[in-house]
Amino acid sequence: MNELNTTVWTPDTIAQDLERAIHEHRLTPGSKLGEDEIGEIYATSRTSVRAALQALSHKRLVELKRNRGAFVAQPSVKEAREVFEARSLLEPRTARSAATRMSDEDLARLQSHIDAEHTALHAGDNGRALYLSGEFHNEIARIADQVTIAAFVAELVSRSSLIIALYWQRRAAICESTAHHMLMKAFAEGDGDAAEDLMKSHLLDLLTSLDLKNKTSAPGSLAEALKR
Amino acid sequence: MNELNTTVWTPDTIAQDLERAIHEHRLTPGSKLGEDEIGEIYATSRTSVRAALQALSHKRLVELKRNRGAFVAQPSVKEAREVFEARSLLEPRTARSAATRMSDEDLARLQSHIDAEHTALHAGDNGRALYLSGEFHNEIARIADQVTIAAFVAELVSRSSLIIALYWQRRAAICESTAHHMLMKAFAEGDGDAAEDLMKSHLLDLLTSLDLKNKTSAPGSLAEALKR
DNA sequence: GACGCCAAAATCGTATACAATCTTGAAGAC
DNA sequence: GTCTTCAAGATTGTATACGATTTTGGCGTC
Repeated sequence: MNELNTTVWTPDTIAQDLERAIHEHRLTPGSKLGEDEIGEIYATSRTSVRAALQALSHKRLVELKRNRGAFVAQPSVKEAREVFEARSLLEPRTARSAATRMSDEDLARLQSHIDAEHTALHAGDNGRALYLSGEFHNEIARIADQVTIAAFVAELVSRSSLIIALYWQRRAAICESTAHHMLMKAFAEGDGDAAEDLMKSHLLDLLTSLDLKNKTSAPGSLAEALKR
Repeated sequence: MNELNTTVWTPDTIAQDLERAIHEHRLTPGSKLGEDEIGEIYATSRTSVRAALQALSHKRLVELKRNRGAFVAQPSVKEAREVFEARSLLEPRTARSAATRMSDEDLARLQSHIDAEHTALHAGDNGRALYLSGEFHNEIARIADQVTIAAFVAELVSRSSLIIALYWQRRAAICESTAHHMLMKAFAEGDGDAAEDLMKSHLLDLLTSLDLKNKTSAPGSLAEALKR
């Protein structure tokens, strides 16, 4: 139940709302997503809820177990490595391309993402900061004008959020690292080489900052997570 | 209605069957996929059919137009370029990785794909040959043991099949080019450098062999396409 | 004859109903 | 006391029903 103005809940908007909740860690890996329960929350039928859950399962954010229901996905260690492997193939080259096509408006929009992330972080809203940090990456793929790659990156970013929920060790600083600022500098200068290198090492940093041994998690209440 | 042994049609198997039909060009871009019509063909309810169509739309093989129905996707020229751009980021590096991990069984399985493709081609079954040619690419990603990347590649390969249906100019030789054979040699020798280079140029060849100006297509009958 | 309008038919979107499967918990045997 | 069994409850899978939107075809007007 985001959005103050009463949203009309269709399968698509329900999926978006759930995805946001997962991305912001209001829904944690392993949480059961009962169809009746969600249907009641959004005041809609199981039909629409099922469509939304199916969409999320295709993005690997939700795992559907036959006859047992839907659960927020719990990426394995192997999957975690694979996600960052895929990102390291896609994002650096895309960042290079973005750097050479970047307009002033694009730069401004990226900067506003960083600012909003900074604000959220200081307001103690780690979930939202993490979401905005992901949007920074998505925006770059969009600026590169690669719709197809952008869709893949968006999926990988969302899955990364699950991975962070499970394996992150330093609780405090999310992507507040200077990486995004340094990328901004490269973008402002239209320096494709630098952008590619910075993105590459940024992703490597992210991966190495994970503790791929210990899992942490604790599923809470659904209604609680989706309430605003 | 593939599979001689009577398959039990669930949303998943229906989606697989439709995907195969699209991949083999029995269903051409733009074909209308009416829910009632498909439901009748598979002797199931619209509920299951809708789930299958949704799955395919998430893979961009089917386009869902609200209140108007499902159609086999018709990738634009821009989308065609994007698909091969994405493939060129993912597959060469994956081929390199596969080359270094390749076992004898893997090699044999790849060879059997090539053989089957050759057979299909000489039997005049271009659709099946194209499908098997795609499976060659998918198999490489699987051998690299990259499930996540393999899923992306599989999607891109399927979409490539649509692109080929729309923009291919030389009707005869599909992927019968020597590219796959040369890749096999690199794999057999465990030569990662060669595998990466060969894959890169193979994908470039594919892209440049497209005629990204003229579209060709002609939707036929549904029941015809799915009959076997 | 061409265009526009309106009603009927067809098709999709959503809700509900029923069937199949799984989970839960209590009763009984050892 | 622990384990097994089985039945009741809960949850998902599929089918059907109904409402909303679009398409189609005919009629009338210009």
